[in-house]
Amino acid sequence: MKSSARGRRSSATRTARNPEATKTQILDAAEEEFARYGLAGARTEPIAANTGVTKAMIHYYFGTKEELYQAVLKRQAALFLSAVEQVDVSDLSPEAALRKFLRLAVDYENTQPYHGKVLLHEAMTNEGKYFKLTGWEVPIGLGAAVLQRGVDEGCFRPLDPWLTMVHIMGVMSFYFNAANNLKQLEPLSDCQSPEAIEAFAESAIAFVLAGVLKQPGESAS
Amino acid sequence: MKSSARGRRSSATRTARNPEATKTQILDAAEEEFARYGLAGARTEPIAANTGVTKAMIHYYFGTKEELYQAVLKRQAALFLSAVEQVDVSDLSPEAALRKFLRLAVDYENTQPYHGKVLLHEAMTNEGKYFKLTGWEVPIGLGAAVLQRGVDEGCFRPLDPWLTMVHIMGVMSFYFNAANNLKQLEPLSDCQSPEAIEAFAESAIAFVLAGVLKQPGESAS
DNA sequence: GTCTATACTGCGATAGAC
DNA sequence: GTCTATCGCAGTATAGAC
Repeated sequence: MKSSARGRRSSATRTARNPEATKTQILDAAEEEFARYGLAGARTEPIAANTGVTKAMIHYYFGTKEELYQAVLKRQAALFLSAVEQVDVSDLSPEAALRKFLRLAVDYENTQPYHGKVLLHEAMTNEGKYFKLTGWEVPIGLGAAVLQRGVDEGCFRPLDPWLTMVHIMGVMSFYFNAANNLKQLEPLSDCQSPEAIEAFAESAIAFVLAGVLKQPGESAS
Repeated sequence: MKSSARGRRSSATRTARNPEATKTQILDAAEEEFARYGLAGARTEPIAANTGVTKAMIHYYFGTKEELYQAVLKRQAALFLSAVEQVDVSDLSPEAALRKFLRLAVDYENTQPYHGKVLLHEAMTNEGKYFKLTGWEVPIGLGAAVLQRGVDEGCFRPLDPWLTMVHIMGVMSFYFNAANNLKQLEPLSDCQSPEAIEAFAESAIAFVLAGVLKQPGESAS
């Protein structure tokens, strides 16, 4: 049952006695392991093996497995929030702002494929115990504010901004989280290629925009 | 870390020497455990404890943990396909047919809360190895056919029916799968109450319909 | 059919050498 | 800072009594 994910050596060659590099490599391997198995299901052994160090090093740098998990969540939060902060949306139309956020969502799933999976495992296997560490209140709040602004300005149909944010997160994340199932359906067997992901991005963005934009003849709320 | 989910006795009182009842109870407890932890993370101990039997009984009836997992997937598939088969959509308009499917999706997540979570874990922790056992090609294919029919008849905008089915599955499942995270956001703290779920259902159905329906002035494909 | 007891391996964590 | 060795418990699975 253990697949290629376990026991494989990390691509980055280890440099002996380089604390910062070692910590980073442990966090990289841990993030991958937690993304697949969640806190409870993750094993420290493959994390150590993929890093190229022994299990003892993990405990030396991070303490218990649970503390390592929290460290992964915190590093993800810092990286993600810095990406979100770089997006200034204040002088864009609600539609343009939403487009920008949706693009960021797809790009982030692509460049940080473990981020969303760790978050989902946090909800499913860990009951959201450490959700606060992920910093996700910020982007969700920003997104909801954009939606509310669109409703107020009359370019979006009347909608609940928080629930709609949840719908949008569902659209943007499910394709990636369920990819291993989807690829076994004939028309989606190629779903992990760059071309397929770009096709998904365009389809998803069009779907979400159609879902929130007010139709021409529709009356104001 | 082990929360209330583990070690709790099943609500159904056990009846000694009733093979079918025992098998059913083991499958019930196993489904809950696999829904939370996936195949790799699930433990047979809490399954036995929640059933009220010993671990030995699990192996007596189902063999290995992995075979038990397959049995859970197969039972879910049979139940789900019988529910899907009871929906006849052939003489409904595409919009009415889609509405009917979306309602079924919400109701099914409600009455079978572990179904979708097991399926998602199958993708995330098990690489979709046993996805074929779930029978999901059928409902996804039916849904895609309805979407295609809507495009052909001109009531839905031009869209990729398979990708759009994926978007829809994302909308309908994410709320439930991420509930433990979402409930920690102030406006969604109540997200698991029946009233909140009904509000989600209406919002999600409106969102999806808006996402696929052709706008009045829009030209045909 | 169900239980107790146990074999055996996996795993988290620590001690102590280098 | 990193490794080897090991402790002790948790976990899957089986043997055998009832």
